[in-house]
Amino acid sequence: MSTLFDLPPDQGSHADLTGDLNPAQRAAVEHAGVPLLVVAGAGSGKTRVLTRRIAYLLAARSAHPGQIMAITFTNKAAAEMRERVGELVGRRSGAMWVSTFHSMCVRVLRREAKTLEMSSNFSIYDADDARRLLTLVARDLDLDSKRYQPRALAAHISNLKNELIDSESAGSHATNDFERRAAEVYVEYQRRLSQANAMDFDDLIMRTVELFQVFPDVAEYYRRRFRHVLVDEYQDTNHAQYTLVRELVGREPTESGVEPAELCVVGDADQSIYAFRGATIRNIEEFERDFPDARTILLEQNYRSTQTILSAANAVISRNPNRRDKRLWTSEGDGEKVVGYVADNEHDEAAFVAGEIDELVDQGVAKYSDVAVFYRTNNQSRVFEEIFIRLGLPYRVVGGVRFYERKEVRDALAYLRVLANPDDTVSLRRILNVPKRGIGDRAEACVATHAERERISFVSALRDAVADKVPMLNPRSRKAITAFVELLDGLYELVDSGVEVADILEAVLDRTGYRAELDASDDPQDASRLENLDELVTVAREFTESAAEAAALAPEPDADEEPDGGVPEPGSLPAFLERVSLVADADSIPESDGGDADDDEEADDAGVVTLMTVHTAKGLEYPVVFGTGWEDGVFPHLRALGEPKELAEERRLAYVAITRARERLYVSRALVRTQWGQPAANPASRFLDEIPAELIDWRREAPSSGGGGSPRAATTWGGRPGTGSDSAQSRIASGGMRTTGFKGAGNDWKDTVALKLDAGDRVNHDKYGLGTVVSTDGSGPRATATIDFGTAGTVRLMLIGSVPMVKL
DNA sequence: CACCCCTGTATTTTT
DNA sequence: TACAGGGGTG
Repeated sequence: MSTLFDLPPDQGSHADLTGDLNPAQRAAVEHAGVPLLVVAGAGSGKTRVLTRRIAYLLAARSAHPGQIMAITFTNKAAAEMRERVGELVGRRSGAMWVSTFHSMCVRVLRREAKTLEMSSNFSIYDADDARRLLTLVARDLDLDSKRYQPRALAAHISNLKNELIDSESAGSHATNDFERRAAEVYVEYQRRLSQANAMDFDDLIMRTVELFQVFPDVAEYYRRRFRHVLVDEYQDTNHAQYTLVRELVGREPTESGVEPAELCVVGDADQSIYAFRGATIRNIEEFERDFPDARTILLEQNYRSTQTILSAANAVISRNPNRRDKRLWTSEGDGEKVVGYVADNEHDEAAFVAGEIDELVDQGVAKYSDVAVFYRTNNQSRVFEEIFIRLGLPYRVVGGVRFYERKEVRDALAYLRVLANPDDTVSLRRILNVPKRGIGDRAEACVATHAERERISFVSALRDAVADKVPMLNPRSRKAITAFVELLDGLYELVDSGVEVADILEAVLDRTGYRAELDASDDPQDASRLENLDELVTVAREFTESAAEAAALAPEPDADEEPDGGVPEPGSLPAFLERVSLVADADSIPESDGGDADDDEEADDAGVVTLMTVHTAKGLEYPVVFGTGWEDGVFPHLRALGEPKELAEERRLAYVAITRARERLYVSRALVRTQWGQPAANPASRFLDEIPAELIDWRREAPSSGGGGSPRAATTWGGRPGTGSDSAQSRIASGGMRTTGFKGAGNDWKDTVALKLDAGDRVNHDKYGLGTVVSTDGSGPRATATIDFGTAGTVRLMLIGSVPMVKL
């Protein structure tokens, strides 16, 4: 396939790049010069504009790929952009920097580590590591762990860093007792980070800003190099990221005459849903003030949804105060009405959703992969999982406890991090006694005190312990520590011998006894932990392989591309660690668009239904969307009800939820919902009332208020006469699910058969107990078994993912 | 030092 | 309901 870039650059128009765009899109692609803000409503072709713009810069404006920096928030977005630009311009896209804010900063910081007088192999601490370190610090400062919870301290310090307030000046910004003590914690926290040769996520941004501000020549180097800076999801930038962009681009020519780079930011204030993480909508709202000569282009034409869906979205979002008006429209027609449903409780709601999906698939209206179910908080996924399992609907939950946040995965990675950076004290202390090897709190404290007193690193203190130079340490602990140090030394030798990452990992799991311990356990959760570790080994294996492949077919390094000093060797242990620290596993979201080439297997019921929070859904789209739990106190969340600002953010969240839908949108709520064990009656979400009544077709409404009071117990499937068997099935399902306790329904369904069963097999299920397999059906991801659990009933279960059941 | 039981607590979470 | 962290005991 020939790429558009092969077109002769100066033959008049570049119609291939702009011909199929609407006028606003084309203007955004062709704009040159002053800073550009593209206000891109949901589904308005934002990624298209960005990628075309990059291709256009190369083709029509003779930019060099090496001059382009495109910044996103997620690796997934970065990968997608790189791929789509690659389709347009070919291999030359390799010379561009297309990355997330964080990995871009890591790349810069590793290159410039010397300037900042630090080592380029620094560890990257995520939220969990940061909290661990804060726990240690707070304990050392004798702070009351109730009043000064690591969580709260972490949040506060993170906010300070997002505002570019460093530890020295934090004290003067403190307005109350908590903040004053937190400022002290901050100082010590930074000291310990630097001692551990580590940075947290916020440091990556802040230190890069600092680098640019303190060393103008460094800033100038990057400005000279990157003449075009593009930022995606600009509404989600925080103050530090905004400043970073500004420093990168520059406001006026440098002394040696480097002009500011050309800036293009794309975003949608209405989709700003990360204020709680420090994102400030101000950045997009005030863009024209920050860059006075800026131009703004609005993209309002939507290519995703029906007009009905857009009208619902417009109606809801327009209730937000102080908002720049923007109305999405489509030329594609009204489509179906929004379907509403008022359920008696969350089980009924889930039954409705499941029944509806079943029917849509039966009728050939949609396939499973066309459908997404959204909820406000992760714990709401459970009722859906329960009923989907019972009905045999294939599904997958995205989010929740993510792969790299699982304890066993983090333990394993902590070993690798210690191997890559022995000063990484947080990781070292994490694994010190994992698996249990007789080094308890007492011994750890002795070593820590010794390290502190002698001003040496924790590893050195451990070695002192081996040499019996640590006071107060009992011989038993000393012996345990000696064994541990020897274990580490063995692993260091392995690393030095240049063995590949996966093999190091295997050695860690074997030599520490970690795997053996899990193997020996009969806890079913430990079995899934083992699987996760195997998965991690596979990830490492593939990492090395793909690095080798990339090296094999790498193009000649660009002439004006300097080698990246300090950047880890591809495929190496540090490179692997960098990858896993800066990657979330959002890539696991299944493709939903039926238009793609490799989709022609079973047409009707292919794929799986996707379940996720609304936050996770941002940026995705599905033909059929179920928005669930639309109740005041749930969505909008209870904690937002009294706060206008938070309520506005919840409304944006509702807007995001609605605009994910292409053809069909369902909204539902439950009259009563069990939260934290207690049933609570919640009123309808105010957002439901904000959708114009004529757009909604209510399948079932609330019992007329006034008398009555208590909600009816029986579910009446209003408006759907003649589908009695369907509702009966659903009623059984919801009725039988009252007692919960289903555990281990993992979040990462792998489409593998976890259990091979045949009729007659005996099984033990976590919830239903002992049973006999009556029959089996289907294969692969859709394998199910009908099992007689005696008094617990006969149930059809899916066999994919982590089935909470063992074969006897 | 390890284990067990108790209690308190409970959004969303791109990196 | 579920989990993590604290405190007590073996």
